[in-house]
Amino acid sequence: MNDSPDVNTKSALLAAAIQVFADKGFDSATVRDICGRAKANVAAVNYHYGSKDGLYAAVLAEIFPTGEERHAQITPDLSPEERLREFIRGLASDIFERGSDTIAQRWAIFLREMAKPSGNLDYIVQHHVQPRADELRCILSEILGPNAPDTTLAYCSANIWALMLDHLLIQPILDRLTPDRPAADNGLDLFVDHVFRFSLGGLKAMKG
Amino acid sequence: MNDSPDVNTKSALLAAAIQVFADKGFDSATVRDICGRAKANVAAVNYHYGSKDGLYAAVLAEIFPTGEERHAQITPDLSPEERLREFIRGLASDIFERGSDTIAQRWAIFLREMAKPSGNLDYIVQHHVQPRADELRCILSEILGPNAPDTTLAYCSANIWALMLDHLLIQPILDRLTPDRPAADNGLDLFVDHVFRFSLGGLKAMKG
DNA sequence: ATATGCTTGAAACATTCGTTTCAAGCATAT
DNA sequence: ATATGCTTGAAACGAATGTTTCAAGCATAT
Repeated sequence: MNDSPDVNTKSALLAAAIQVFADKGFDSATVRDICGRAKANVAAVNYHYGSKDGLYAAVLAEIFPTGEERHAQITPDLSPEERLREFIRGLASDIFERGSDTIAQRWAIFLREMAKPSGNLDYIVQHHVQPRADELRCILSEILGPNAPDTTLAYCSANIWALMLDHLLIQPILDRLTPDRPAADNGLDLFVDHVFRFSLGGLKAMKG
Repeated sequence: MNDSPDVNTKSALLAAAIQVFADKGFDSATVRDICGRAKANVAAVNYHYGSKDGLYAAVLAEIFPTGEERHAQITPDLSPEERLREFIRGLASDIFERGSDTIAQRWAIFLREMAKPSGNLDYIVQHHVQPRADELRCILSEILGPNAPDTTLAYCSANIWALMLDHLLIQPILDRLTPDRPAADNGLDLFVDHVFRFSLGGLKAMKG
């Protein structure tokens, strides 16, 4: 098994696929475009990944790795409010981090998958959303107290997700409504502070 | 000019296009599928609407009519809090109303357009989002008081939109996370109450 | 009744898609 | 050196796409 040429085209194919799928979406992405960027032959996709669907599955496996159980990051000795803040900060920096393109592309693909679910959404939810949702639910449960009904807990959990995700979703709308708004990725701390305060206010309103 | 057959196929084409575009998205929708549902010939699309893009533009013009200036519905003599509640209720019933399929399909197309903006997103935002956003901003300005910075106002406005829209966006995710959650369209009042309380709590937290 | 203009229908158009084929290339093992 | 197995490249495949063509149909106006 030769390493450099073989693995190179295969991984180049994967990297190009991440770009194109994030940019165009699955339907609009073409294998010829992907192979072109990877400087590979058109047949390479089917050879290395079986099909376009197989390549997409490989992309999802790459950007949503199975072992992504990072929800032990938050130190448990903090107050639930501070843990909520850490949760929000972690999610926000993950979404708006400009360091790696892969992260932005991950959320772009995630967004596309939400707007037009394919059979792979289950996989993404299971490995990418579920752990964080459980963690958030745990935090909210402590903040809201043991007497909070499940309905409230579910709604509030969805709400806080919404505050983060929508900022990703409605970005193109905000660009059209208020082009001069403060960029979320520049003043990330500002954004985190706001979401934290707003969320906490909302939660307390549900409590009392 | 004959009315019944001519206009019938043209409007049948439009109705079928709304269905297919909402269901499959623009790229995945095919003119043959649309014409099939409209019981029309394949050439009918290009004859009546010039092209597939022209048909899509006609669909947008149909479900996002220009004269949609409905933001005078809310009675101005209410308190800003009550107007916020009315705003949330109006938006919620608009999103989750089960009466007309067209409304649900409108939001489906809107969602697709947000996830993968085409050149028509400007049009939608201008005629569908802008008036409501202005109205919400006006309400929030009263609630937050005159001293609230524009940043806070913009953030809070986006937040409340988020609470509503995300419930539309993450529906397929919620189906996978908590399949037994209360359906928002059944207990719509419940949902409205929650969002209103949560929002008001968040707003007050931004004030103090 | 005849002619005109708009609409439809069947067929084919050219293009693009994902996929397949197969020979050539190349590294490694014998 | 020879053979084997994996990988690449060019070409073509069949299917599906949006679009066009053109003759036939049909209503209305003269």
